[in-house]
Amino acid sequence: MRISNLFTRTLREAPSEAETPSHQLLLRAGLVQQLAAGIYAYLPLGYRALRKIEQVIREEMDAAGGQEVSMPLLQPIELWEASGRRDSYVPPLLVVKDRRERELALGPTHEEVVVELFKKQVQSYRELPALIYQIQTKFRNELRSRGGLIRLREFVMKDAYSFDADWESLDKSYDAVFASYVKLFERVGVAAIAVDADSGPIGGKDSQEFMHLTEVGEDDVMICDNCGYAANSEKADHRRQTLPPAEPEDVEEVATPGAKTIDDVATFLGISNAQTLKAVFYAADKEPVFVAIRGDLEVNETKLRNALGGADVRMMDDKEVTAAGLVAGSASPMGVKEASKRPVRVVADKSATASANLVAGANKEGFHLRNVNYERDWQADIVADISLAHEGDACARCDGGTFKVERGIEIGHIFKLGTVYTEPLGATFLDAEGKQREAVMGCYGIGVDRLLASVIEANHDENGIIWPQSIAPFAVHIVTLNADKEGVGETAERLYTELSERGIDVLFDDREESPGVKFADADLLGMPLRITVSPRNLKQDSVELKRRSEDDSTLVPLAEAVERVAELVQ
RNA sequence: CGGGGCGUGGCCCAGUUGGUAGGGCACCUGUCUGGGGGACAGGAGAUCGCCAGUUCGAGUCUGGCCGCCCCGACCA
Repeated sequence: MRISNLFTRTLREAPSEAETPSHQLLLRAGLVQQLAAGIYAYLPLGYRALRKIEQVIREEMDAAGGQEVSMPLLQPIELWEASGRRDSYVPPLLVVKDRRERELALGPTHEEVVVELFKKQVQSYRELPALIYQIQTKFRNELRSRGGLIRLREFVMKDAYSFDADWESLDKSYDAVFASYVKLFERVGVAAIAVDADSGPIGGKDSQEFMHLTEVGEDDVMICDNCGYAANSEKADHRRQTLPPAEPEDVEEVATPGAKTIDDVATFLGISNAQTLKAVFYAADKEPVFVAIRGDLEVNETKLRNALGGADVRMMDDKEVTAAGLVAGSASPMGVKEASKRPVRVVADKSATASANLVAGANKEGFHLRNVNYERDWQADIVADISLAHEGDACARCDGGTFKVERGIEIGHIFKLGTVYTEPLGATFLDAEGKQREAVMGCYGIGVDRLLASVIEANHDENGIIWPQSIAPFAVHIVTLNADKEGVGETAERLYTELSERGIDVLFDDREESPGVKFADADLLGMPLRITVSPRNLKQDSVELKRRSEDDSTLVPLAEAVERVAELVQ
């Protein structure tokens, strides 16, 4: 490709909307162009890189036994009704109507559709396991797009689905995809770690995310400094500070005038936050839920949602609390069911049930209760781990480790779904005993645009992108200086032709620009190997080779140039 | 959706107490230059996000709307 023909222009300054390095470089190098929030067009160079990443993904998925298919973007809404996700999917589905007013969802994911394929194509355990995948556009009605390609409303996803006869077999399929992910992220030049994750609206049992750690990421990852356990902060299993065991003492009411917050109460009574019981009111699918957690901890809404069986969870505002007959700031799990005007469920964090003699609200303004104890004084409908992990918390998976927090971009996410889709959608096979059984499913996603952004986050310097060889839009960038002098232009043309004929992707800067402009663009565009053809070099019958990733360049004799370049880029 | 910020040639920005829009980069033509965004000369390109309103007069003031970015709740 000749730069003089390239349908792209580079920018000296990044557009003001771009803040993260990858976003700025994507725009400055002319890889993409924004059309609307979270919606981008790929320009020639960006699209080449994207396709190369896809190719690496294909190779690794194929190596793991995957078979590529292509499923429709338009999905009959009935499928979503059948799986029960039509209204519960977050973010809400983008739905279009055809001319007969029939509703079709723009696919945000393909569990429903792939199960339909399975139902027709597979009938026997002999045909299992099966791993199929596709790479194609997804649509999500995201609440907010972000960071250039990091979160999009229309994006390219590699989504894979496995079907197995039983859970043991699923574990193997899952591990195979896991291993292929490790390899492919390495091949495209992105360091990734696997972390325990919540399965979210996809559902299922085990789930892990692949995170590329970078400060521009949007997830908090907890990493234990001792045992290496890593988890998304919404999932992280932390050890709570334990209070010294104590014999329950008698409940005693104390006046706490003006004390509204946990800090107020603890300070007023001269105790630590950990000796108090915090009450938080949530609406779960519009039903009131009283959440009890120890005062030094915070509620993790993801864990809470899971404890409540996937309900839509949000905090109640003061008006709603009052309307329900509850007292914000002095709420107590003792007698809350009686005090409330509506039936209220009580959810307790393990911290609240394991600690003795806590200070809780008295369900009336200005008063609290001392020595409140679980079981004796109050009971919960659900007891679970619903507390949020923080930096510095003790790791629950080992002794003595503490969490540090890193930001990460979620570039992949894998799930052991089990039968959460095959059951409602009736995807069964016949086992060796001739019995109908539901297939055990796994699903595996990679955000391809997001991976491209991560590649750039991980491989750039102040001058521009430094493409890994594996996915560079072009392997070689030829720069001519003084193309009209001493055979420079002719030599460069010849190199361009010969390298291209060898199947090497060559970007040829044949413009009449000054050396500074050409070198700056070569650095910005970031192809792995630069060849400089100039009168100075030709005087020595040589051309200059420079790797983008290194500072030094070398002169190689013209006669050997093609051969040397071919060696370097293979 | 809540909070914050910003919309002026393709990109980055300036525009005073309201008086009819300017610079840099990029672009076109020419000359020179030629190893890190070079110089000179001459050009083209804007209904100042949109719609109302105030005013003799609005980029500037008022109201409404739209768009984009950032933080948060969600996700590949």
